[in-house]
Amino acid sequence: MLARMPDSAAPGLTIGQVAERTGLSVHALRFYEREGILAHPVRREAGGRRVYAERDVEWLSVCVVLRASGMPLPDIRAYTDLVRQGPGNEEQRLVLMRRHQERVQEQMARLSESYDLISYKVRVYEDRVEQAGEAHAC
Amino acid sequence: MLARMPDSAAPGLTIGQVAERTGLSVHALRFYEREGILAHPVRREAGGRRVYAERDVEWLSVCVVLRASGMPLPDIRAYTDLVRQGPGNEEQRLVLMRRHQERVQEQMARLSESYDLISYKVRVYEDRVEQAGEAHAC
DNA sequence: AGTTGACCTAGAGCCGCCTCTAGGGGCTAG
DNA sequence: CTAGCCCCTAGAGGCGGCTCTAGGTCAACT
Repeated sequence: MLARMPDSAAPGLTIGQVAERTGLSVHALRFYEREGILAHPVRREAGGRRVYAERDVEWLSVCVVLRASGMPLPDIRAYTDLVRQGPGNEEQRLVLMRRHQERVQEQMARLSESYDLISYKVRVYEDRVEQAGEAHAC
Repeated sequence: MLARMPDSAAPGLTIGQVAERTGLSVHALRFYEREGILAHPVRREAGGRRVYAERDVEWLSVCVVLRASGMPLPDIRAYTDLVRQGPGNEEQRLVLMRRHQERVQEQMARLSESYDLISYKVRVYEDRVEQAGEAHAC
């Protein structure tokens, strides 16, 4: 049991383990790889199975956060490309990240405006429901 | 010019005008109507053209906010149905709105966590870019 | 020897939400 | 009269982002 667990030094994770740790599905992981969303090529076991390293999990976790905040896959891919190219393009990475940061800010602003309206509606309905209850009581 | 403008009392808006005011496309407006996202049926001019009232614009503006905060169309439709049925189902509307309110809260929380990471990344790259600049200067 | 289970590839399919097309009507200005 | 514009319906198409299928490999338990 606990098969294919190279047991020390460089752990070497299966796609299933990575899925569990990142919250992405196995399918999504393969899909992301095809889309070029991996800073380093995945090693392969004899037999063709993917062998992930800890840093892949870290990278993918960053990607999950970027996705969760609405960064489109093409942008994540562009960022990944920059990272894969190594040091020297920090300005470009900065541009990408700043742009995303602004979008997230806007998103948060819009969301909180929406939240205000929704809260208002909730209050209105709470009042109405309460008054209906009192009417019954009389 | 300024054709088909019944000029007083009940304005009567064309689909194009509603599109402009709500920010929705003409296509989207027809689509929403088919989907039952209109509290009151739209009147039709002789010739079959839709004639919207001010309250439709108001309702659609609410829907735009709900959409912007991620409420799925089926939920908006359910809410619309409740509103169309008239008073008496405020508890149900409240349930719907509260559920959405919670989702929006979660969304905001996740977004602000993401924002922290993104801001961190931005800071890191700012530093690196700055240091690279200094290195050049030396 | 057979069964299980995690993995593989290539590609099709799906969901949500529009967006666009085809084909047509009708008003108004020039 | 015709050009331009906005409108109509029904239904196809597109996009983003996965998700699933078919058909197969391989290693491990029973």
